[in-house]
Amino acid sequence: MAAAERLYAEHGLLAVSNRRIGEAVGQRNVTAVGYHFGGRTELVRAIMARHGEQVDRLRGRCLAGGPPGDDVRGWVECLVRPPLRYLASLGVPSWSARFGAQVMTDPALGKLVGEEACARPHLRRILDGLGRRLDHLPPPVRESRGTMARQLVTAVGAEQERALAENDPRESWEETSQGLVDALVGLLTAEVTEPTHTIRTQGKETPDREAQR
Amino acid sequence: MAAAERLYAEHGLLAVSNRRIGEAVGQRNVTAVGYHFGGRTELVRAIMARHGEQVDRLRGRCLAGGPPGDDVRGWVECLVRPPLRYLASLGVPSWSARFGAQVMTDPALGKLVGEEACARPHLRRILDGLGRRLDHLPPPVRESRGTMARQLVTAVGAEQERALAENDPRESWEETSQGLVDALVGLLTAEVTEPTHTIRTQGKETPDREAQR
DNA sequence: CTATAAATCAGTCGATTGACTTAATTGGCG
DNA sequence: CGCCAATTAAGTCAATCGACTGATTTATAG
Repeated sequence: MAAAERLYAEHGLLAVSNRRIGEAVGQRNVTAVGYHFGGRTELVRAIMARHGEQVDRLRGRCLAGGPPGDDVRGWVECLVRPPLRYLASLGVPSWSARFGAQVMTDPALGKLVGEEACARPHLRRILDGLGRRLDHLPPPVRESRGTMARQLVTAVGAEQERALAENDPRESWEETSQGLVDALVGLLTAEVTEPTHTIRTQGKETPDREAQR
Repeated sequence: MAAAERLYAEHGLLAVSNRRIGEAVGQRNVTAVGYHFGGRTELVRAIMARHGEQVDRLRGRCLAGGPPGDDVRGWVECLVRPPLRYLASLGVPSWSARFGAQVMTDPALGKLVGEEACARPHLRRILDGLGRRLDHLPPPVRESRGTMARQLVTAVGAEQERALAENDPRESWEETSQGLVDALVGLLTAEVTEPTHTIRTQGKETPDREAQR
């Protein structure tokens, strides 16, 4: 699973066959993936399930010391810190985040894995608690911002992982977490513009009536 | 190119071969992709380049009526509305956004396409203008939030496209744009927490010293 | 109408892939 | 020690892949 994850992250899901994974772990035989997992799909699911389990365990610890208070930030921290801390614990280089980002965007794998990931108990508690702090938002806006937050956590994690792997002297994981929490708090608590005002776009000209080449 | 994009979006870059693309457009022969583009990489680049050009044209129109004022929202609208309006103009169903999201996460294609996309002149102007409205932010934070914004635009576009294609009665493109602008304004203008305060995490317990199973 | 270029068709080639079968090896347990 | 199940090795198989070739059709310009 580690070898598969690494190859996937390095060369893309597209370019890695089951055989190369078997060869990468030193087995002359090529049936390894098929034998142990059944196929590519099940392998990907197994990898993601393992990570999901570990991260949810960290979420549990994050909630254990009493749930966050009434403010949004506390809940956002419970949402952001466990996965990023998990990634940090993997050392450098790691490949999980970049692998996960690829899986998310694949139409087949994304649906499969996404549902399992959202079923994690502690994650549900956090999303639930966070949602209650945001019940002043219209439901579609709340839902939309929720998916934005999920996307950002994985995207930022993948980007930071890539930066570290390429020895880019960027931020630390701690700084990344901090920055992401700040950004998500801003995103989630942003004011909602009523959908009727299409005219009030500052000093610009008519905002409509132009598209399709 | 349209057929390739559709197949990629539906089944994933992983599952679509050059042959299937040739067959999908009714050609008995399978050399179409190879003949016209050279290979998969060049095909992807061609598709993305076409979209990038169209979107940048819309950006140009968005900037033509005089650049936005001093506020962040005007610049964010210039960043968000052109790509989403372009997607809206493609009708339902469309596949560009989901295809683009996949390309972005692939290690090889993402680097290739990302650089070309960032080189669009009008996009550079917008990012430049937006950056000037945010010069109170520490450079790493500004840069980080910039990539978050880019990620969100494509992710939200892909999600909306998917919802429409599956006939999910969600929002309209206009509402999506509005919501994304609101969220991005909140994200970009969020307060920055100084990186030293690791203790002040509301009512939670010690925020460190737990990870790695 | 024709010359030229572009595009499509038809078929082949070697390489690769995943699925499969069968034998050898390993390690745990009584 | 010997048995047994799990794993690995070794090799086969049909299917598919991308690249290549050459003939034919189509589009375009003069």
